[in-house]
Amino acid sequence: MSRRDVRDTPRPAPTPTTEGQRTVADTTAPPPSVSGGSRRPVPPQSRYGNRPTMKDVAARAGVGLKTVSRVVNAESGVTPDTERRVREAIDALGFRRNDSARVLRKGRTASIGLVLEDLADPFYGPLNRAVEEVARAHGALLINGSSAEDPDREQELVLALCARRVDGLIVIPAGDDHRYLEPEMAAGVATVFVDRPAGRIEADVVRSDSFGGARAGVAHLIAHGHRRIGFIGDQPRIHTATERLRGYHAAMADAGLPVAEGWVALGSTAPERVRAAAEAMLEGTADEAVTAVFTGNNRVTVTVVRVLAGREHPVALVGFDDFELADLLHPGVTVVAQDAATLGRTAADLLFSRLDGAGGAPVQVVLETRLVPRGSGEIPPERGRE
Amino acid sequence: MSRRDVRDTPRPAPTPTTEGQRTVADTTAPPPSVSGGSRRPVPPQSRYGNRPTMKDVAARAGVGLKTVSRVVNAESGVTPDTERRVREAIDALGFRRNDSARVLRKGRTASIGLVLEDLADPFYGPLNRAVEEVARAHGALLINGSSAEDPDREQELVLALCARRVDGLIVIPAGDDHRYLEPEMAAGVATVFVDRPAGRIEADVVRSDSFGGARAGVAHLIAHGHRRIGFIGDQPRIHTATERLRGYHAAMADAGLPVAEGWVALGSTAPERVRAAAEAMLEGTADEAVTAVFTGNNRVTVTVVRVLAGREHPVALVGFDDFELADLLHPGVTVVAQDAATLGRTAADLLFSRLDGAGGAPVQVVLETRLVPRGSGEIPPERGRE
DNA sequence: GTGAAAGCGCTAACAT
DNA sequence: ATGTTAGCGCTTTCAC
Repeated sequence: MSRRDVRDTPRPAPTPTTEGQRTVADTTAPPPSVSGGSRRPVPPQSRYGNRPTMKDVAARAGVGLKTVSRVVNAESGVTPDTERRVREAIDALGFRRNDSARVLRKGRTASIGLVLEDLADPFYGPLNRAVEEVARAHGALLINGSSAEDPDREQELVLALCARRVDGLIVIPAGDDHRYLEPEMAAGVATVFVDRPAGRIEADVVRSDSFGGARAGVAHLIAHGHRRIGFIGDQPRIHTATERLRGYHAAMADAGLPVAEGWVALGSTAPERVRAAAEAMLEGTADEAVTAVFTGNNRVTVTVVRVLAGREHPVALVGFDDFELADLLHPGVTVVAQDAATLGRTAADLLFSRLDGAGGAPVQVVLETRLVPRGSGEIPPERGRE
Repeated sequence: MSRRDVRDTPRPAPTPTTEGQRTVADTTAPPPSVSGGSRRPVPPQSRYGNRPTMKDVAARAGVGLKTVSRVVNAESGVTPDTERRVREAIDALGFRRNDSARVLRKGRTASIGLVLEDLADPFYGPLNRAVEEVARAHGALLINGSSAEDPDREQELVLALCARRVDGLIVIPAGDDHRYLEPEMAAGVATVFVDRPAGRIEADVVRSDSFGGARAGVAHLIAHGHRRIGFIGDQPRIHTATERLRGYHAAMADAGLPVAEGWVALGSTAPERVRAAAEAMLEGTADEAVTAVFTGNNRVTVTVVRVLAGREHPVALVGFDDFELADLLHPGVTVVAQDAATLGRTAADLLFSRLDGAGGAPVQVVLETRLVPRGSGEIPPERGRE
């Protein structure tokens, strides 16, 4: 009954409901007979579930190993007739080239690694996708991982990718010290950092203009009459968080506005923390409470939207990062949009240009942001509380 | 000036704005001296940017190759003292084990492939993440790719993953014929299909109860007084689309309600098509126009929300799939929620149980959906148009 | 046009 | 406790 094993642990399915359990005719179709024409008495049960190798194909086709290699790699110098015989053997045996061996020999893996913060974060979806498109265009596979914003985990992942000898690496850094990458980069692993600069090493970076974007967003609120504006952002060890805070301060200073102590909250983007921070700066005496909030990223923005939805008095809001459906909320959420797909595409293009031999000093590409007014950022301060 | 190459193509950065171009002190730090104590006159410029190998480490530490291997793999049987010397050599040389070679030898790559439809689709984010978590727990890396809902591209990707000898495969099928996977599966590539069953082969499947979920969602609309309900879903070759349509028909039949011709629209989820379909079924004479819509997935739902937002008369809506901020819209969007993270986790658990040797016939796990009322699904039909 | 031999960097199996 | 040998499946080199 059972396929490869005799252990009578039935364990048909993990925890959840098991429906049909459709008792199958029989999956035990005999493996695509590696036996065939190969005269060897069956090798000592090789790994890979004993798949046929080029040697097997060669034996079956009655040609040399190298000829098979030529056919598989579409190299020239093979008679149509020989090629046909080889192809027949390949099909009959169900041969598929083992790229692991190829990689070992060639030294390039045709794969790149992408380390981001959270695969589930919608902000990274388009970035991930854009990187994949470029990789695909270059015939490379994409190995993916999340750092969960944990520097140790980032390092662990990056080094695992290096051990796999990925050709290149795109990293959204969680940590602020990337010297551990120096030997790898010196050994030829092209590396491009995205969204935030690398820490303590010189490396290519592609990022958005966090400072300028935040400054423009806060200026937008000021232009709409606000004088007391709060800032809620991510943890200060994250570069973009402090850059955006700098932008906030610059805009306030530009307008000659003071910044009260309770108006700035940097920290975890956990909903509870953000909620508490927002509520704190919205309360207080009339000349202490903010009339507008600038949020440092999409997760924070969404939480603040929820907080504001529960309040009587309208509060203006501009958020860094765009997000789906921002336009359908009431009011629509005004944002400083950055283009995640372009971020990813640019980084990947840069990476492959390095892999193709482009030299030169590390480069920093900064993408402009775009202010998208949708309503929430154009709410004036409440009468009597300006 | 330039690092590895003399080609004077400056090509510092791709298209976008290049800010700082911070002219770097000098990245040309001499590579971490692969030279060192190794007496060999420098090997013939090996690949991998001539990284040190175990052999180099062994030479430097004055021990045998196998001893280095033992240290690197934390095997027993090495004197603390020898170990120290080996570790010193490793650090000095910046050695990192080449997993490509390891893989070739061991036969297992400790990596799995995940093929989904679109890395950028927020629905797959949590699924992707859940799979990654499980992979990580098993010490495996995740190779990712999008099929773009194109069967050929799916096959191309899957076979590329097989050539890399991933240990296992999680596939959200785009095509409806997976016989091309038979030789791979017979050769030992564990494969679990998610979201939709495999076509024309027997294989493990983890999916949500599309039929039951849709039936419950439509019944919910009927319970709120609707008799003319539209269905807008994905292309009929996608299994979930037809299953959900089946659920729609079942609910209507359960209530003894007829289904008019213009009420069902299956096809691309491109916004224009969905918009047109929605508008068509909302127009028409009073006893032809629908008073409620059931949407077959999150992309369709979002588009229909946009359509409805522009209309005077309220129309009830229930959508398959939950999405972020559905609760913050006006009205909140009632959905049939499926748990993407559990889908991914279950599939990955199943995959690794297969890899750990769990035999038995292919299994089908079906996860229950959950109706989440939020307002849009509880709108009664307009007076006089029931 | 074709093939034999060497070897990529590692681990398994067997010495010592 | 440590080292030596063979070979994973492929590509490279060079000979025929």
